[in-house]
Amino acid sequence: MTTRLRVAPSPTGNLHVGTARAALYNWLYARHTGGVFIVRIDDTDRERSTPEYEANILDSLRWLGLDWDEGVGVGGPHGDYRQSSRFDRYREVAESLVASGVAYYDDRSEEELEELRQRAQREGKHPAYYIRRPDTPRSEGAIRFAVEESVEFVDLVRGEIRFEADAIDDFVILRSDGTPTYHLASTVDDVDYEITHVARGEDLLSSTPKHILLTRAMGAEPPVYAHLPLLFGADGKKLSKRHGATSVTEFREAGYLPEAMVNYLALLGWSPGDDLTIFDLDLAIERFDLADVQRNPAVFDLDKLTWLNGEYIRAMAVESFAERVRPWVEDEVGPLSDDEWARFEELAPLIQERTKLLREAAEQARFLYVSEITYDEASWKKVMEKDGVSEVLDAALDALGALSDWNAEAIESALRALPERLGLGAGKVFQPVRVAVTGSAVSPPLFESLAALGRETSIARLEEARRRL
RNA sequence: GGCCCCGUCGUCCAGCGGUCUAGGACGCCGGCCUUUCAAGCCGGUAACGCGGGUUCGAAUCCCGUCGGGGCUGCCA
Repeated sequence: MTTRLRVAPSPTGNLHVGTARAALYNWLYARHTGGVFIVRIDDTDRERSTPEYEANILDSLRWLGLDWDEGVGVGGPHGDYRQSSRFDRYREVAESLVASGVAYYDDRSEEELEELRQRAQREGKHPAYYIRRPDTPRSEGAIRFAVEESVEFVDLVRGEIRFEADAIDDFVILRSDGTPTYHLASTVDDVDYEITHVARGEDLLSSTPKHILLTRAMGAEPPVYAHLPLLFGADGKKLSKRHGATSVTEFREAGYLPEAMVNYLALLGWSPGDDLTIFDLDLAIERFDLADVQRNPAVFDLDKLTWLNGEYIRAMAVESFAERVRPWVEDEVGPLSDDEWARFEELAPLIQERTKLLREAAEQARFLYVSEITYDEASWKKVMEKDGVSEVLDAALDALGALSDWNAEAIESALRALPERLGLGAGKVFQPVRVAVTGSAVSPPLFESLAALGRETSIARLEEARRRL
């Protein structure tokens, strides 16, 4: 039997990294087992779902390198794979469950239900204890599923799990306005699409008995469930907006690479063994198994992701690095001509070495293109507001002005002669030149930077800095 | 409150009864390199929550306890 797995995001926000990891694990397992990976959109919440979010989700999945065999955008035997176009089907299932007696109409008010919940709680019982089939049958309202049996199942990552019937509420499957709830829509789809494995966040573990009961009521065999550990923020709580970036898009815009992202996500709850930290998707596909997923929650560690990103950046061929960084640079300083871009390419290997995020590379290259240099305040204060700086700049101006060739080697030998001549340490000479030319005490290597910048601009900046002292 | 899940360095992962004086990675600290910042190299710091069992032997199995988390909606 071929495996069929899916990811079913709700288009009520951009793709969350937690959902991205769940998608990755489903995808890895599908690819590992030679099965089918499906992307479905769970948009039963008509209020909060938007086409923009849906587009962002699909786009982010593609960016991460997760392709799908069936689903939204690529088609397949089940329509457009959006729940919003299957409401008739869900209603039909709900009504047939009422007809067969396993579900019932319930027109009780919110207040009545709340009272029943509180009563149960006062008595130390499960909140759903008293929310059961009313004595006199109703013929309108929401449709609830009548829970009458305990549920036991084997979770692929957690092992045997059991829920007593008393601890499962008679849950609503069809709202009084005729729209399906998540439980219904998701379960009907999993049955109709013949999903064999459901790997999802642990937050859905307590809903699983409902899904199993529903599946059986439809006369189908439940899929294998695998509940993945949640992703936490540094405070040990479920990862959310207040922890900073949580959407794939935010990481993308900050300059993270999809390869690094996916590598890091894979590591959050799983490991390929052999103490391997850096690996590609092919290796992950080869070794991945849902049964090997970690049970305890993982804290999302931005430092480690950033380090990994740096590893990927440094591992790239310098040409690919330059190519991928160009949009960031142009975003920072505007469109560049080929000649202007050549200046970046000259420095590219040196910038690549000290870049962890593509965005940082753009910042390092900024001095090459701005017409008016801005000085980093702290750098200026630390380096330029010292005695003897004007003499240093004068000497540098002299030495550089006399150069016939303008290249890194010539610049280096001209400037290297200065510390001794001025009786100063190397740092005392090179740092003022650096700040004058790049605007910051932190920059790519000095001689190469001057070479790439060009004679005219370099000299002009030294003069400008000299005037400002 | 009820139900469910989880518990190895600060963090992620390895460990599936003996080879564990617990291994790798990030971070952190120190050193080397060095015109800055990185990178690189070398070294260091640091964990089996606790208590009982089972066993010749437990990080690994069982029970309890404590701690953390999730769910508890006509959201998903």
